[in-house]
Amino acid sequence: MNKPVRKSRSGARRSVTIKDVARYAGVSPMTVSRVVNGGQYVSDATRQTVMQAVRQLGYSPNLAARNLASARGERMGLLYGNPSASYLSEFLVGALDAATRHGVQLVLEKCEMTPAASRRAVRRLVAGGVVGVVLPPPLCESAVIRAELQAARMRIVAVAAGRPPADAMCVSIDDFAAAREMTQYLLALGHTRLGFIKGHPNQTASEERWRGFAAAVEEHGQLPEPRVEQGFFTFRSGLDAARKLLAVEPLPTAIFASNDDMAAAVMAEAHRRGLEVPNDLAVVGFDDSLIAANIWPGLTTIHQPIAQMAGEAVDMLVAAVRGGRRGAAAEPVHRQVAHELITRESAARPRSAA
Amino acid sequence: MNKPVRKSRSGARRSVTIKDVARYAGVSPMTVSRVVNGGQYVSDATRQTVMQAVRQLGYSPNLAARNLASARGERMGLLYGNPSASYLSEFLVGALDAATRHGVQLVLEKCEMTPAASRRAVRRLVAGGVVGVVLPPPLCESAVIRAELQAARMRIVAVAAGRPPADAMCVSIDDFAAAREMTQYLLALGHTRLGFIKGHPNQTASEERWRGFAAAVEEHGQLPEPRVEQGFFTFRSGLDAARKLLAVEPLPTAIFASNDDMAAAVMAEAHRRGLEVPNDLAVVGFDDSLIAANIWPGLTTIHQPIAQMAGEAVDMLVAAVRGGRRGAAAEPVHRQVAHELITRESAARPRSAA
DNA sequence: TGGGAACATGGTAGCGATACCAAAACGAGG
DNA sequence: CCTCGTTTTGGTATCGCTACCATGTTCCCA
Repeated sequence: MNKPVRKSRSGARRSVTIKDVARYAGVSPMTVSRVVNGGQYVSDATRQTVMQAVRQLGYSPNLAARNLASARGERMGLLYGNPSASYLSEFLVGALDAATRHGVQLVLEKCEMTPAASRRAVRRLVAGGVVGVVLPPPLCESAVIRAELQAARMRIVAVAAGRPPADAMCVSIDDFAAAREMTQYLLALGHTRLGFIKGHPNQTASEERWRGFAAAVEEHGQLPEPRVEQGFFTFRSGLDAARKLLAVEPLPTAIFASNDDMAAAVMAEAHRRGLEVPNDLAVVGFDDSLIAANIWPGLTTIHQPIAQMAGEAVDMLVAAVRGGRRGAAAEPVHRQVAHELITRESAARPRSAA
Repeated sequence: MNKPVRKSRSGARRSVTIKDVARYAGVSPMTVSRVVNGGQYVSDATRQTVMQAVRQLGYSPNLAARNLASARGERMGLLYGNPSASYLSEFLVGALDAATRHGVQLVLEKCEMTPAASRRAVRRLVAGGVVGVVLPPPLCESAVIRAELQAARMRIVAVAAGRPPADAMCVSIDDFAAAREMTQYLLALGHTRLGFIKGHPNQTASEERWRGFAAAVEEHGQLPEPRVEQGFFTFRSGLDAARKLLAVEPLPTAIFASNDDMAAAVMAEAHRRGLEVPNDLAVVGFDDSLIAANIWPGLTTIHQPIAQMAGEAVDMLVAAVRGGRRGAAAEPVHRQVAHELITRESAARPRSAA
């Protein structure tokens, strides 16, 4: 009367389970579980042993089983409107990567910025069992959406909001410092007649960038008043702003647009008027979006580590959700990551200084 | 000695399970499972009853439990190189959406096109428990990668390969027909001196597009020989090709670039030479990538429903994996989706015809 | 030094679904 | 009428993991 041979249900090679790790490490599955989930009440020695075993065996927990057992619907939402567009790609890569790392599912939801649409989107998210949401720009600026999500008791991480909202976690770059740095770069090149195109007034990042620009100008002193136009982060609005900036003599020798799309528009308009970039006009942008490297001349701009930011946002969400279940709160509410000034060909010394 | 009250593990409201449905319909859970999964061997009467119960109770199967029980390690991989870049964004959205719909996890993996890199990427995928892979361009063209994946017994869906590879499933548009249509559009506008910029010679889509162009020219007849330059799908290569095309009189009145990035380069070069688009030179592209709408004038191009294609790819993968387990094969190996010609401002009647 | 807290670990019982097998119901052919 | 094959249904054993509780340990303080 022998027990039937353990028949693995599918012919496939079974993957390594928590039991394998436990056996290998000489502890119980429970202990392994605790180590893997960062639980407390595990001695350092045991933790080391188990982690070693995990690495040795290449163990990765089975998501399905984990979700089933813990009944945590650990799904994270990503609510996107239409961010600067090329943004989304990198953002998704970063977010998905982090999600995979943590073994949580990422649920995408598109959402217009009207109250009705956001209500609907949030409802869909809730129905999908989502417990936390990443909010890329420009959605992260909408107090309505944040309130809606809060009402559904979701954790929220806003990404790249210029100023961190009080009611959500946030990961961003220092827009102020970055814009200041870029402006200083232009000034160092010898430009004096500057033009600036503001971003969408609804987004706090716009204001931060503007403040950064103004601060640099102020610090430098002895400059003619810069000329400023309002933009809305779209190519079209950049074109309009550029037309105004380039309609009045004396022309600026450098224009700082609050994002790359608008900067590209400035370049297009400059070309149309027979101005040569960068010699007749320096143009710089912000974001280092795809378009920046794909136009000629390449756009000098500020690089945001978008994928990294998205990843960190998911990290924060997971930490908050998991931490929140057990007592361990202590979540950092706001994380700032480093930006980088990318110099390409669109900015050079002004002719007058050459 | 009463049994302790059934304590639902989390305070959350439990959702309706297969048991609830079974009880409600007066059958066993097994039967419900069979009905829900479209199994055979269920009488019509029972099926009706169960479906009614399902609808009545608003039952939706728990994905985690299902995955666990059926031991389908249902993770799908998405192996990406650097596709035309803005491609990725939409692609990811479509793929993720489908993945969520099917309750499978999507694992991203980046991969250069060298044999060593692809080997490493495939190994990581296998380690991650991936059983099927979506291959967006340009990776889908690499026989090396496909072989590597095949060796790991993965299901593969190539997306947007010009010609479907024999060794993988495939979803794409009809590049030939699309290019032909675009060319016919230019001819109908009255253009006669045409220029064409080929795509990367490694990609079968390039050849299909070229063939479509040539076919339309041939069909029209009575045209001066079109001028053709080799490109590589990059902005830079487009710039080089444009320079050559615009260096020799008589200039073409219309240039068809095999993708948008190259078309954008043509426009940049045209502007540099003081040619006005579209009046002096019509420019059209292919892909409808983000750049197409974000340059001025907007680019007339061929729209590919990228998100849809990515979604269908995941659908096919899931079907193949699930179908493969039970006997039901009958997988369609190649699916073709509709493209669309998007007219913007970059193409108009030639001056000579005005 | 005993009692109680905090720490460390293991055992057991499911989570909700499906795979697999057994059993019942049914019809057809000998 | 009985046997055999097919259709229809139900029972049982997991799937891999974690919640919950029980059992030790350790160590601090009254």
